[in-house]
Amino acid sequence: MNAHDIPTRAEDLFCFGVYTASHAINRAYSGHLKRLGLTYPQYITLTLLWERDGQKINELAQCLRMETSTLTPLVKRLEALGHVTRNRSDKDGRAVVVNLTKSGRALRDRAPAVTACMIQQTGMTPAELQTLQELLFRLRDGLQAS
Amino acid sequence: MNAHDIPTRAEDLFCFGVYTASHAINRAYSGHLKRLGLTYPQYITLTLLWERDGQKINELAQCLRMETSTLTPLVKRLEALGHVTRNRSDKDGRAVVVNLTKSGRALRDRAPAVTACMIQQTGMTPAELQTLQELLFRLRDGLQAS
DNA sequence: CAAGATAATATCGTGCACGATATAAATGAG
DNA sequence: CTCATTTATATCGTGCACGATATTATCTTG
Repeated sequence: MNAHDIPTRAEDLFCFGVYTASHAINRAYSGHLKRLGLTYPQYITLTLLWERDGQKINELAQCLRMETSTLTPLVKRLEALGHVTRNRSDKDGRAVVVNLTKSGRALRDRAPAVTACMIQQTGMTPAELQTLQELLFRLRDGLQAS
Repeated sequence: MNAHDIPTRAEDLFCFGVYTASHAINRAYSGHLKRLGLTYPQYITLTLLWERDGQKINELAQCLRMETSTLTPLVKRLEALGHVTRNRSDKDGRAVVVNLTKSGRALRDRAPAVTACMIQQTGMTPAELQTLQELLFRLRDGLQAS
């Protein structure tokens, strides 16, 4: 990489786009999720469980690229809200398995409306969002690999 | 938007890509910034000041899509580190102007190496990163507008 | 089988991020 | 000019996020 290819302006750093976009997303989602009594990270965690119930803390954390020390208290709050249960695995006494409760499953029905509203607010086409997602995954996985 | 266009899998939600990528970016940057004694949000804030010194708390917060209640303590920590000064504006006694110190300006010289390393770690081309940035800005600005 | 190594979660301290509220300065309506 | 309103920071409480460390369970090597 040549020196003149290295961006110096904040606007040109890819981290700046992700950083500011994540704030905007968090704000937009929070508006919808307040009605459900959920925070944005809690909501994302629930989407993983809707897709596959009974995941371990470790599995959820890896999927979210998050430390378990962050997820443990978050899941405890979801438990306090009555949306999940936490139980030690029978097979491995170290692992904690997270399961949805009836209340946690019920929230799933309210998700599509939120998603549709968010997509509409972006003003972007599904194809563009798809491209964005692919680029983000490549960025993420590239950084993680090195 | 038709019902079948609404993604339900976590992997398909654009928020998921931004959320997980932001964790990966934060982790990758922190590795480089530890040497400089900076956190990732502190570093991003400094890049704005390197570009234009003497901005108000409000200006920085808007640029970062962040609340001033987040930025106030962050800038105070940068002040405690000796990288910036905080002074009430002469023209407007409510506003606080943030200026770089010699030490804060000196850090700028070490930024290009960090940026180059991060870009290289992504494994992506400058053109791809440019596309990603444009999509992120459109997403962000679309959400903010609505 | 026993002791050390590894692995999964939990705890703790610091910093980021937000909304609600407070404080103080500037603005505006009369 | 005065008082209400608006604006710019600051403060506070809650939750997210990380790294360092602790705890407990499993695995491994001898």
